[in-house]
Amino acid sequence: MSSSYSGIVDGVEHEPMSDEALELVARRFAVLAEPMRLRLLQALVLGERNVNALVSVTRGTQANVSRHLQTLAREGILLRRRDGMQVYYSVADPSVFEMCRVVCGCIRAGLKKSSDAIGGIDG
Amino acid sequence: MSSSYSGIVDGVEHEPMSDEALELVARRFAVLAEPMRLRLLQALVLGERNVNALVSVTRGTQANVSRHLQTLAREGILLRRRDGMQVYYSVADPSVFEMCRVVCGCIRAGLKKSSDAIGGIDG
DNA sequence: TTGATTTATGAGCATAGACGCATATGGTTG
DNA sequence: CAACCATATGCGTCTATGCTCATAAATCAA
Repeated sequence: MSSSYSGIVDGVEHEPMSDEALELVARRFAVLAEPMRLRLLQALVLGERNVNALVSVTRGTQANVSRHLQTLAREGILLRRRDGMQVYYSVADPSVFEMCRVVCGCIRAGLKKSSDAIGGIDG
Repeated sequence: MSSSYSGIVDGVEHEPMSDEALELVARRFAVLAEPMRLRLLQALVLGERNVNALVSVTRGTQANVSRHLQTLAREGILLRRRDGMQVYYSVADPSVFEMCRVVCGCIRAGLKKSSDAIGGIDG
């Protein structure tokens, strides 16, 4: 059982994670802690999209969308591919979806009263 | 395959999540996006602890630790139990550890160069 | 080259939140 | 009651960051 768990779970059973490791983990969580970035990830589930397409889908300004895409790419969550004038972004690490899945389940389990707000997730 | 996925993954295949849902998810990520709160969760893996014990373990000030515990409890991640003068906190939702596990794997997979910093996670 | 199109970025503003200090609140003991 | 201990919180400060506006940079077309 102990070998099937890793990260904080296993880490604390043996020794606490280093400060640098904790900051890396916190940083990764922080990247996903923005609705606009989650919206962008949503739009990229089906495949790569260029910036303009993402601007349209997310109803954001071009500047803001571009910045968030930079952030996601810098943190290794998105890949950037240039094709002519367009720049296409795609999800580099599908595990972000795994994380969203866990969070959604977590929220629905814990907050029955908010089930309406997230009912559209898989209902 | 589509029914085995939920949340953003499935949500975007059918229809995008609502703004309120996205904010809930982002909020949940934000709670985990603080090193001190991760440290507290680390300390709570083995079971409930009172505030003073958590202050000692995390090397933080009493005020700051108390505040972070409030945040974690308010967001439904921790439970609060009063016993005389002490207040004991415990993890209400073990899925936070699942999330940390995913993130740690995600980081190690994507950042070989930083493997030293998080090598202590399960190594 | 000039102009059009797509994306990136610098500057400034506004807000959120993390922290420390001091103090309040809740609970126990004498 | 007073004294004391454990925890919570009001307040001020500081930093981080999200957003907009304007503009720069990159690319293609004519």
